[in-house]
Amino acid sequence: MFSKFLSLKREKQDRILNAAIKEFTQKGFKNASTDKIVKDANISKGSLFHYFNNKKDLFLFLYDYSLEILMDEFFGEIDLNETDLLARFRQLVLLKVELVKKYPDMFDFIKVAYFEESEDVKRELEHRNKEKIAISYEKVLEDIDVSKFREDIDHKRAINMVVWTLEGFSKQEQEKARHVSLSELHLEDMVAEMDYYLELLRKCLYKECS
Amino acid sequence: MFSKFLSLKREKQDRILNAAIKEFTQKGFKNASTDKIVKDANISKGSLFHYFNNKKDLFLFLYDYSLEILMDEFFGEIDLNETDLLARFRQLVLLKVELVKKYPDMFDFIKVAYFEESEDVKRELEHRNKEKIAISYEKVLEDIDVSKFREDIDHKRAINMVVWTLEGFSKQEQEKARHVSLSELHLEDMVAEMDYYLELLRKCLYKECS
Amino acid sequence: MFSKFLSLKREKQDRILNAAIKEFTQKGFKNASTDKIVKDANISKGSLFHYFNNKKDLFLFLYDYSLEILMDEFFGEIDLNETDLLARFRQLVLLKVELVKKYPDMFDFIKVAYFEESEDVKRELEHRNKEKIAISYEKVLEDIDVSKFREDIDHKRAINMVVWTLEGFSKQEQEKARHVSLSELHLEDMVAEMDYYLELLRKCLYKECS
Amino acid sequence: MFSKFLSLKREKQDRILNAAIKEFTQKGFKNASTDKIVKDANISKGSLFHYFNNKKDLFLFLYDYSLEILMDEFFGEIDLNETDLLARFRQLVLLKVELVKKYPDMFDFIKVAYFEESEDVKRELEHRNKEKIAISYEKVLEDIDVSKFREDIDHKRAINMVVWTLEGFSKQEQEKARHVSLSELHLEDMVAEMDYYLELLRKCLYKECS
DNA sequence: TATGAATGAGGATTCATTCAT
DNA sequence: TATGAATGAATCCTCATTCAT
Repeated sequence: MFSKFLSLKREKQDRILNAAIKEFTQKGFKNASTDKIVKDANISKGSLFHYFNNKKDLFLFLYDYSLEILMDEFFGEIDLNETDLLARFRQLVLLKVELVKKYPDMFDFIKVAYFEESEDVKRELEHRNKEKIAISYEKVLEDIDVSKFREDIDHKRAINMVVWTLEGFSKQEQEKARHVSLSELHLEDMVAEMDYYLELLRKCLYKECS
Repeated sequence: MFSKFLSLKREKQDRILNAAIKEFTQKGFKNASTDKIVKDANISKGSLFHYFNNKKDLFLFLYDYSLEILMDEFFGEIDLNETDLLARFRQLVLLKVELVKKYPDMFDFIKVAYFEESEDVKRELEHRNKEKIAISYEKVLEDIDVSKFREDIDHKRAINMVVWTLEGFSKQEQEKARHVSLSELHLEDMVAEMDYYLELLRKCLYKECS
Repeated sequence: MFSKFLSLKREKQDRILNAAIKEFTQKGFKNASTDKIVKDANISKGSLFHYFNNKKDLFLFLYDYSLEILMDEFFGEIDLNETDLLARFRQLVLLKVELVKKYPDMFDFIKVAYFEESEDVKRELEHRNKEKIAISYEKVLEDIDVSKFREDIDHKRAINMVVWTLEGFSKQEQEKARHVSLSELHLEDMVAEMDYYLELLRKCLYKECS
Repeated sequence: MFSKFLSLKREKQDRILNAAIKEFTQKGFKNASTDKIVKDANISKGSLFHYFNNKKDLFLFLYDYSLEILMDEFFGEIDLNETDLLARFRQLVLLKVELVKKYPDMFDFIKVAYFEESEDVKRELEHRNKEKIAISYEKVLEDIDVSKFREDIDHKRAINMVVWTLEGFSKQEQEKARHVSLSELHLEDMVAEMDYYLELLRKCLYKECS
């Protein structure tokens, strides 16, 4: 499966991946044109189908491929020795920022794929998502030191509040960054702002010892 | 613009709206079939294009129309006399639940439309969203009594935390409700759970007077 | 089903039928080009698929349509009052000659369709064939006066011999006629030759009363 | 011509022949996949075209090759010392049964090829058929003792009647055998039935001396 | 105004054949 | 001589849009 594609020269693989990811991201599954992809990748129509059988398989390959890269680089880098919830989440957000900078197209593609409505791919994606996401969430919350939380609140719900707050914050920052080139981005400001929220959460949810 | 459609009998208008919203929601913009719409609405192909010029205009009309209804019923019902942030947000969530029950298709449609990736429609939607959302947010936060917040935290960010927490909670509940029929839904449980989060937020963000 | 096609003007229907039958007969199912058909019929690509959904349905429609016409004109004309086997078969052969002259393309098409090897259509055709042929064979042999046969031979096998002899004769004549225009055909000669075979069969299989 | 193929090791030749005959028989000329053939034969795509130039030439080579083998084994085995027409035809039918058992694929292939409608191949096949068949028919009827026939009937036509009856009988038996494995076949029954027809023909066409 | 048949550019996919290695 | 990746013309089919009635 896909061995034909994987045995191509790296440079050609990249040309194809980039062209396909770009097209799918811009147009969605159904709307994306294989004609456009082969033209951009500078390969023949036949080759694309030689490598990937059909449009759907190409799409799903890109999804798996992207998710694997992103997850490897994400979860591979988590420092599990850090048992403080907020400190670990700080890590995660910074890690994510790095990844967005490194693979901007892939991130967009995964997002678009996630909301894909084409019946052809929808079902298959759901399967894949569930598995991957379940595994990853477990790891993120592994070995957290819950003794730091205030005793009058439920740990699970407190963690949810942290997750949702940081998700909201991330989305807000992404929205801000949307039409700004990478070079113009003031990361320090973003980090400072995030730290404010983390401090706020600490004040709210942790014992007042410190 | 659309005057031809608007001068139809109400019953016919509804038939068309329902058919189109259903189809777009199920299949997305590109994938939706105008054939299916006219068949469901029991009108001729020619009529659809007579009323709306083309598929894109139909889609955008539906978007504006749905958003207007939902917003009217949403923002029209907010009790601005309630100045307690958390109490007001409790209202809003319950209001939203009512709306989802009343217009399930419209809600889904707006959600799907929001993530629509077809280039034809994408750009236009972004414009509309910005405007509408900006207006609405202002109103939701109008006349909030910020004196209730702890003095050592920033109001704006505290409000964000409330918003994001409730958003996260809503999404979680929607996901749970996804494959459950309305009749099987245990609303009381959901409200009780929400109240737990509201209480948690109160503990965290409000002065400890009470 | 096919109502769209059947409500076209007769002249247009014929243009399409002729073009399609010609193409399928010359090239077989898989090899036949819908492009060629629409060009010959002078209609648009879309129309063909509007009328018939897809190539396979078009093919099967043509098959059913042709078989129905041919069978109607064939079995509708059989004189069941003629109870002499050989006399009735004489009728049938002459009837078939008339039909071949009247609908040369249809006859060829049915023959080609019968030997079609494309998996897509093969199965469906077998079904249809079995039914139609079973019904027709019964009718051809209805009310035959078997008392005319010699008493020392089995009726069923005698009838088979008649059928096979006339089939062989027909094929031989068709082969002869293959590259000859209709106008050059000497039908009288053919009929005379057939009568020789019928006389031969009479001598062989009937009681020698006469 | 084809010298490249013929100079391969026998085992490889057979692998290719079997794979190609199987594929053409199952799918017909146009439908057959050269990919399937090379995979089954375990050779490379390039080799196939190196040996046979193109698909058409491969098909025609297979046709000539198969016909030659079948004819050799068929006409080589005829006992020309048997001058009784019916006895000789009895031989032929039994010979054919043996051949069908020995080369089932080849027989099917020749039959399918005979009804091939692909224009590419049709014309060429017709040429070949005419020649081969003409030669063979002459040999089958060589040195037949026509003095055994009744004097009031024409020999040629009588012979035709025999040929057509046995052809019809063969087809009937083949149809019966279609979905039955060779091991389940009751050859004795078939031979007994054939003998009935031969006896019938003898009664009809021979002088009544015996 | 309403109809729905007709259009044809555009889409995914196939596959015999070529050619650099 | 042998390989199998690469090609691209050709194929079937879709569907928003038009237009004669």
